Amino acid sequence: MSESHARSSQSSRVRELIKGSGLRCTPARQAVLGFLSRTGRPLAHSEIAKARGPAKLDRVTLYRTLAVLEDSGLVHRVQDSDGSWRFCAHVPVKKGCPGNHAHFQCTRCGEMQCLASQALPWIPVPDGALVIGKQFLICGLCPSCAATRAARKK
Amino acid sequence: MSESHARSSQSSRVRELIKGSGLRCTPARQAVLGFLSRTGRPLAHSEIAKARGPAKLDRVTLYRTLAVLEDSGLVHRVQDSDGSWRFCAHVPVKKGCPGNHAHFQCTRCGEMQCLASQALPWIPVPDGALVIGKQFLICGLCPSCAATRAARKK
DNA sequence: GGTTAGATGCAACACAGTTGCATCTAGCCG
DNA sequence: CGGCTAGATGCAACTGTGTTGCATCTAACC
Repeated sequence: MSESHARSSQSSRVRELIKGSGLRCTPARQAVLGFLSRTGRPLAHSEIAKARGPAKLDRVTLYRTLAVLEDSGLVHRVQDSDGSWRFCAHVPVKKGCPGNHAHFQCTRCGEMQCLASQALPWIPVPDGALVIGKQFLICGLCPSCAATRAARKK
Repeated sequence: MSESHARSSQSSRVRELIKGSGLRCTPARQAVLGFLSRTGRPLAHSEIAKARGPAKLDRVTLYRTLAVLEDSGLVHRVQDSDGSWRFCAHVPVKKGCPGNHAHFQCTRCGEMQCLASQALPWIPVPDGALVIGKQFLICGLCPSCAATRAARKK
């Protein structure tokens, strides 16, 4: 199976997902969902915008596209350690990021990944309170940045 | 013991804490640390600014004051559900917020509180990664907002 | 092809947070 | 007590994220 075939069959899957959610299948949505599912880790708005390269999407359109994909459950949103949002293609598109696990972000290179091996723990909340969502973010140095730092120290 | 006596003894404690951390004891620092420790829950920059009322502090000064207090360990910083920061007076000043517990934020009234009854769990990170910090935020309706909503539904 | 609800692009805005620089002052020393 | 100075404050201007309003375009339907 050639690369291009793999890519094109994936594109058609992306198209189906979008249509299956009752959304109009526009180039912007295909490109964004396709890119997110190919990458498989939570990406910042700016990373997605940059990655699009020459075929630029309007800033606002990208925000709105991500919001629509999130509303339809095709993508979910996690918080960055600096307060901005990152987006990750949801289960149907790509394994990982089922939405109930912690995320790890490297404070040096800024890259983020899912820690999907363990579900979020249960934490007692005040009596009468109603839990809607949880975010667990772990910050630190990723293996490659930690290795670089250790090597520099020697 | 009168209110004013309690308040003034607390002020002197705040002064001691600031000086004890090797910081210059300025009106801005006393006011901010005093307010945070009196309130006892994580407050947003805007809430602190608003609360200062007529004796306004410059926006930038408040940011810098909070940064200095955080550097000295007198205050710690937690993330809001909308991505902005909240600040909470640290252990020496007030019980609560020792910094290794989850926080609960009401999506309706925006108020945030510490869930100090349980420490943050251990989550496995990738081999070679180095953990520096963790944030666990639970969003939902606080007891009073949940009660209001339930009453409205009836 | 023609129609139209919904998607896109553009301009302008709101807000959090930061930086540079001029001015002021807490804490020290004489 | 009064003067000195590193460090604190205030102001202006800026960056980046995210939002809103409106005019234009187009995917999906007939």
